[in-house]
Amino acid sequence: MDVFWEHGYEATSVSQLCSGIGINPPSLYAAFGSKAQLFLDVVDYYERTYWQPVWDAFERETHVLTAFRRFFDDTVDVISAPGTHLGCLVTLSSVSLKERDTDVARALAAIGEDGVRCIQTKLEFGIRDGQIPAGTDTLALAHAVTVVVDGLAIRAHDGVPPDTLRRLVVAAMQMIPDK
Amino acid sequence: MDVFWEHGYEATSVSQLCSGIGINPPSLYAAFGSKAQLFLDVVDYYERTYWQPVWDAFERETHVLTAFRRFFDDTVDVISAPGTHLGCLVTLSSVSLKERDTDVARALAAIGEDGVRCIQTKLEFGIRDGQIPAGTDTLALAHAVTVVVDGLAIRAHDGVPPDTLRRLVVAAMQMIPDK
DNA sequence: TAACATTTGTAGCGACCGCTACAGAATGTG
DNA sequence: CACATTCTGTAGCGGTCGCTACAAATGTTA
Repeated sequence: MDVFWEHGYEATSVSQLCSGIGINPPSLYAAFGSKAQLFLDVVDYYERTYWQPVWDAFERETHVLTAFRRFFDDTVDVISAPGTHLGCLVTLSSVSLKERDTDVARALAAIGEDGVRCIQTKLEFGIRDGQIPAGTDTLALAHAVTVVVDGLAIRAHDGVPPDTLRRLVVAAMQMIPDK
Repeated sequence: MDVFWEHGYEATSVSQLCSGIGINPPSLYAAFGSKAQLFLDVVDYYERTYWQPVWDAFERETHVLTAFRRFFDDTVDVISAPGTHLGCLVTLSSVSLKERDTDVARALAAIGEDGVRCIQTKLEFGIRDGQIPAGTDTLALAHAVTVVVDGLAIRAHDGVPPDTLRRLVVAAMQMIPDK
């Protein structure tokens, strides 16, 4: 996971994975089947470990503005956590996939679409609950939020310090309308 | 330019470039020196042709909110223009450069920093001119704007239709505070 | 200790990468 | 027409990619 996390899927070579694990290519292929399958396993573990708690908290919080504020803050925590690599494994791997027609590409795209759907659901709840103005373009706003999250991950990977990212979050929060 | 624009710098091979131009590798190297140098020439032409007018209009417009609105709209125009490839050549190439210590990486990073600086300058003018609230975190907001621009380019390359991008722009405009 | 099953390391497959030596074709000049 | 110069195409350099055949090493039983 560390190796994939640092370089992204395609930029990671099997040799790097092997020296990271401390085994040789035949052992890797006996254990995981292929580079792609190992990556899918890694992504599954990564999502469950790092992002599932963030999404759970986001869905649980009924005050919509608070939910988004915590979601952005949690995002910065995940992509800038000390002791882990900077950025998001999924975003880094998906932003420039050469081959769009693979299991890996489809899995990463599905994760992105899940995010949009989850955010849009929260916004529509906010409208029904009177927290968000009716007539808000929930799909466009959901896309805008995921765009900011992707951008945060990319900037974190590029070395922008967490402090700047948190100030960026304050600006991004202005996108969420309230009543 | 078309080939680089479609696949990004690293994902474009010299063979693709050669069949795109209709020449063979030796001719390409005689004419342009290297794949990297050809790309730098291409980026220079691309920036001057497609983005310089956008930045010029942004700097010229003295009404700050209008400047940003037009800037976002122009951005969608450039990255979704029919007859060209989707997305931004620079963003697509820079988001996941493996080797950070090359002429190409430095050139692309410089373009990004120029964008942040230009946007921040406009925001600070807005503060001095009374259009933007004093105390606005201009650096963070400038970063946020470029993050949205990068995100727009990535989404456009992924096939998100211009209509959705324009609605996303409306949401993103809420980040810019006015008095 | 002897025989087996499993795991491991070596070495290399074919394909592609960025790039180039070199010879033949095309071109401009007298 | 002969010639010098430029350009072009073939073919291949060393290197890396994802992946694997195969044999040596290892661990597990009797």
